[in-house]
Amino acid sequence: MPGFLTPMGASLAGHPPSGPEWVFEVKWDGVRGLVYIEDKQLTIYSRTNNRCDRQYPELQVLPHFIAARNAILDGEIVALDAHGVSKFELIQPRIHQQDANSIAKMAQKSPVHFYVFDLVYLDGYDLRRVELSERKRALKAILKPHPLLRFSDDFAAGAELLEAARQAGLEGLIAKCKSSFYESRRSRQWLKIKLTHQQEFVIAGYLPGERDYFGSLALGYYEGGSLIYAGNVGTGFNERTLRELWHVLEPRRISKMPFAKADKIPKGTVWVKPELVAQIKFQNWTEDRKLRAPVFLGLRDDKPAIEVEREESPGVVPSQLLPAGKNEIPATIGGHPIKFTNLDKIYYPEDGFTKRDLLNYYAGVADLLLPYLKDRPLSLKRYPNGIHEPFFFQKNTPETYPAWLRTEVLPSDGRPIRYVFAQDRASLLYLVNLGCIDHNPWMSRIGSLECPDYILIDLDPQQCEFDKIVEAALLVKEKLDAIGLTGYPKTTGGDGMHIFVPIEPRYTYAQARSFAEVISRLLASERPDLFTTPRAVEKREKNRVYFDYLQLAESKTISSAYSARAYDGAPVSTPLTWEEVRPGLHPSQFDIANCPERFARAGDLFEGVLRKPQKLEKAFPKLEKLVRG
DNA sequence: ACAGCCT
DNA sequence: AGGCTGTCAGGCACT
DNA sequence: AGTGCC
Repeated sequence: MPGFLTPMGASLAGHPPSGPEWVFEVKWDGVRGLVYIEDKQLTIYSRTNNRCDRQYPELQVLPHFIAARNAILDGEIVALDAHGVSKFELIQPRIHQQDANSIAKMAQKSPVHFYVFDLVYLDGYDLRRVELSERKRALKAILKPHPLLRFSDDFAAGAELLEAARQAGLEGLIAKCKSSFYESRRSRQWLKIKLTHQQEFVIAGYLPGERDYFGSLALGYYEGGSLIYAGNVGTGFNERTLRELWHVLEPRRISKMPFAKADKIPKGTVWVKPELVAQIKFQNWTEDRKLRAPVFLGLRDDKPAIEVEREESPGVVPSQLLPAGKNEIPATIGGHPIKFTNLDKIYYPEDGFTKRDLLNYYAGVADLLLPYLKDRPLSLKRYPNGIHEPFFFQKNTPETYPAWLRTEVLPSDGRPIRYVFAQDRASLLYLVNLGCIDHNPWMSRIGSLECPDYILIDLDPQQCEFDKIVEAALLVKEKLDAIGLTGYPKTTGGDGMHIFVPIEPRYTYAQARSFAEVISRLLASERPDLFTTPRAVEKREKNRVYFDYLQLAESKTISSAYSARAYDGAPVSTPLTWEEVRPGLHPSQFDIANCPERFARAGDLFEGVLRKPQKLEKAFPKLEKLVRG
């Protein structure tokens, strides 16, 4: 029986997929649970492998209603409201409850249910490489009736189930590919389609009501410096939160309305200084840009009010530059005419993403990506027929390309090369339309082409798990910390990770490279079990991390941050916080479908790469000292 | 996407 | 005229 | 000089 197991995850999708290979389930709003049964003994692990069966003693009966000696079941632990709808708010107080008395009382008064949807292991058989439809069949066969144990039914009609879920006030759907294997990662074989959304809003006032304290809160968000009214939230409070909110609202009373316009705001609203931020769950936005069915979840003190804006979640509120329908769309971007062609061509056959999807991705992230391409010569890597068909490199720009593209002629070993640049949105989208899936800029900019503006630390796995890359990256961070430098980590979108150490463009490529080389040799000598350095692939030891410092040279390139990659799953090279660099991180968690939402939330985590160049004069002696021991 | 060569 | 084909990088460590 | 790798 496999030991620790990471549960399979679903990727976000905007609408249910169609086709006979998909089945649909209700998305239960509770906590994920992997139920292990060994000789009638039950243990439950959470998504992050924390044991949590102590929280739910009422589930101890489950082994008696599952006809198996040894099994691992996957499902969701839920608390149901009066209508039988699972509500996260109802189970939340139980998740971290430590007090045995409270646990027992809640187990008695409002028992949780286990909605089981998958069977990973059964009596000697590892079912992870068995297709989903077979696993479900086996699961159904071993379940015996019990009120707390429920099979999560599957349905064939996605659109209909989604509508029914909407009517019932459910959170959303999960779509699963019938033939999918059970993988311990987020996959596009499983998709989640959400009906409810969450974001922060500024509290700008309250409306007195029948009950004590207040009836509802007036919510807003900033747009271009103005506070825009988003509707009122009147539910989600209890006696305590009403009272506590009242005490923080009262001292903030003001007489002047903080909203820019008075449109459709209820009369009698009492204004408060727009300083408090509330987390709100809601079903969707109405046509006139108000919240439908908002629910108050809590106050947030980690976000300044002025930063609260309306979040457009891609796929859910599709803001599509190139809508579906026509295979070819003439457009004007930034005053330049571009004919977008072959939009329905499949670029990612395993995932169904088309050239249109890729263009829409880049249109959405252009503002984030462009600073990392600006003023840098590009090596075009063109995939005219998608990721599984041949690609070719192109450095020289044909004379026939539009004159508004910036180009520069640079000397080269052979004849001079006229490099192209992506200086703006139009240039970027023009290049994507040529079949450039990833974008590969130089590490130096016009004006100082011989001096890189960051040291690239490139960690590549030699047939090892991503957790080793994570371990290696954290060791790199340790060394950087020790010599007083800041590094910025990102996934490559492939198997490895990049760490960028921004520097002033005063050091030659050779100097920057030797800096990376010294770090690599230092780490390799300290952890020969983790790193391998030989250039020749066949000499690199397996199950190691290859620290590649050779890619740091003039005219060499790597895929930029925010670049999509030409691999199955349509992954994106994604900047990370160091807190995210920990076991369980996997590059497949970030793809062209879910990244725009992440970027809207996380902002530009690579900002410091351009904004905070560092000097090496002090760091180099420190590094030499470390090497000498 | 385009040029140049082929039929 | 129309269709097919070739082209669209390059440096460097290592052998 | 040839080749594999990025």
